[in-house]
Amino acid sequence: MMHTDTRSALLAEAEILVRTKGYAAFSYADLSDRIGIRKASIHHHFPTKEGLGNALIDSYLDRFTNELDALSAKRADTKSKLLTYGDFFAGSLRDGLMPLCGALAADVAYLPVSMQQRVKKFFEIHTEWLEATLREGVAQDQLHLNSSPRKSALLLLSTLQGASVVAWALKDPSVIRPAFKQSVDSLGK
Amino acid sequence: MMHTDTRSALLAEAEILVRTKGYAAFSYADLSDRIGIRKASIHHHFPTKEGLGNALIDSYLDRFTNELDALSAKRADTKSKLLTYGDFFAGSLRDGLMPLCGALAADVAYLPVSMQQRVKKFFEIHTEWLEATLREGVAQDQLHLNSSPRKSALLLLSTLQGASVVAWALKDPSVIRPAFKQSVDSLGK
DNA sequence: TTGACTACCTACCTGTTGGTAGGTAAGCAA
DNA sequence: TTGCTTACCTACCAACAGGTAGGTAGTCAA
Repeated sequence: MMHTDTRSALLAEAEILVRTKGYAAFSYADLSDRIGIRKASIHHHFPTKEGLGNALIDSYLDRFTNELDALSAKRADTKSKLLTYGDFFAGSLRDGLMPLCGALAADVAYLPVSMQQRVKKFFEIHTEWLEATLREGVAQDQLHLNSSPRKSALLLLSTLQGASVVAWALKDPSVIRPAFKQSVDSLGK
Repeated sequence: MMHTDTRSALLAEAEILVRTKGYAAFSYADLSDRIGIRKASIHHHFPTKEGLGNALIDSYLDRFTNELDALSAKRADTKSKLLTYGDFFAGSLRDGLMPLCGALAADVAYLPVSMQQRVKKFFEIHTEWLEATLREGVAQDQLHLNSSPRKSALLLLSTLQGASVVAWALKDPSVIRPAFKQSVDSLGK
């Protein structure tokens, strides 16, 4: 049953392509080259590009939420949880990859609606995790916020997303960590 | 001499397309539809798409640096200068437009090298303006920084760029202002 | 042993891409 | 009047996009 193997290889490779070249700029032909399977055979696994795109986001979302859950479960103080969260971004950028939904967000007007919704959901999940983590930190008196947890969460997400874009354009991943650290430190207390 | 008219109409329309759909996802055919000129005639003004893309960035950069210069010249305190700077982004997003180089940065791996260099330069110009403005604020004792001017500048740019991406994906431009304000307030003092 | 199913293939389709060849009509300078 | 330039046009082109039709070889359950 090679099904799963090939399918996940396609997903993995497509993810890399989207995260480096963008969704609009990657094609079934690119995938075909890299996986060593004919273009038409890709349609056997993913009948449409939209379907592939959605499967891509779903799998990414799945992995990411798992990591977030694991991180939440850890017994660590809030700030170090946040910094670990930030390292997800810094790390992938150091590997030469944009965060998936950052890469997609730029082309969002070009994306099919089903994909737009997933991108939106992605950002909502992140905001909610950050907000919950911040609330917890406040409740445990590890943190004092200058602003609402919601606004602070959006600030952190924005900084991280933006630092990724800037780092990407400057081809200098080292931008991310200090920017995010400063942002975390600035939340209050 | 209609030359200038059509040419700048093309530039303006192309800019809108790039800032909404992305560089990879817009075509000469799109432009042809919107300007009411045949596809081939666009090649008369801009022989290649790369040339058009570069002219686009150059004109945007030109306008932006003019606005930055004007803003620098104003007699206003540093923080309000920074907030005005932030409103450039918030404003264009409210008009339904991504910041140009944010839109381009995502597809940067797909862009021709000449365009990549311009995107990079764009970010450098912004960082330099922010850094200079921050230094001035410190020198005039209007501001006290927790971090180096350079790092603080990168933080501000990142926040703004990222807030634009998040706002774009969530289709909610109101994200930007509070995030940036909080970021400015957090710089120190 | 048959028949359904999976994973791939070759061959092909239509629409679109950026780009070219070559022509036309108008303006303008000598 | 001639000749050059500008701004557009029609009519193409090859390459590539996503997608389809139909076939083959292997696996597996009844």
